[in-house]
Amino acid sequence: MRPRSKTLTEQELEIMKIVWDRERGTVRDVYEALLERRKVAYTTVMTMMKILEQKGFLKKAPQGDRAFVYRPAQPKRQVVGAMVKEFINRVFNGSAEPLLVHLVEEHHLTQKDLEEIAKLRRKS
Amino acid sequence: MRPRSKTLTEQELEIMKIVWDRERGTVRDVYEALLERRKVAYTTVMTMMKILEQKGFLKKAPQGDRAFVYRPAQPKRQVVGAMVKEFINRVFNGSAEPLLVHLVEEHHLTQKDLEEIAKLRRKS
DNA sequence: CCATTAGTACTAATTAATTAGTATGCGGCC
DNA sequence: GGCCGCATACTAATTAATTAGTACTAATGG
Repeated sequence: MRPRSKTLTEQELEIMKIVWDRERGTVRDVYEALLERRKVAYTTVMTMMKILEQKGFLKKAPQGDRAFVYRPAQPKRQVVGAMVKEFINRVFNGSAEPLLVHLVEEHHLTQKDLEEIAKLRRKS
Repeated sequence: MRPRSKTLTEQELEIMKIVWDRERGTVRDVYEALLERRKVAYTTVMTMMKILEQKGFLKKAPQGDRAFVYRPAQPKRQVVGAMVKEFINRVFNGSAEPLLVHLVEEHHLTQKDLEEIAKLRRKS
């Protein structure tokens, strides 16, 4: 069978966000957090977390006697960075500047935002 | 049946890029442009362009006696803008600033890039 | 102990996306 | 006029993503 994509799908990202925020989480933790927003079955969450483990986004470790705890296998910054890069490749053929233009024109970044970013840039 | 998503998928975006660039195109035009990059069947392109029409991204008009010409139904800027917005919603919960930070930190935007953008912003 | 609870593993159904095959029709040329 | 090329319409196969059910197991509270 063709392998699953190695990137995060929409639903998978939702789960990853929850685990990143909490730094760790059992299936139940994630299930309950997800439930606050939409109806979903416990086993669905389990299946997805198993896939996330196979994809290398989560690591699992036994917790106590029965359950597993999952932790992020990669920091959020790194994964999100890769997603940004992939998006720029797909939509803008790899160049980041047109994206910036869109941000400025349509998402109402203020002058101040830009100055702050510029400051941030100077420091690094 | 559940309706198809109204957003552009990866393959659909490839086709839209070709049509936007050329401003118009028959199935054959797009088929030949796509072939330069990968193997694909003529009927595959036709199916996808029909779906793009159903989704409202392409308009078709009879050309001569037999074929159709497709034209973009929405300008590229608008569609890409919506994709950027959707990406920001999905990945950054709707706030554009963290994306900017990623751009600065990982995609090596220079100080000068930022200043130019700031200028652009001042003008508008 | 044993029923309940909570966990996993395994299986599977559904859907959208992706890709392409087949049937068919029409226009034009020899 | 009949055949070839090219176009569409219709059908369909495959795959990944998404969602969840079922069977089974282990802890635990009474």
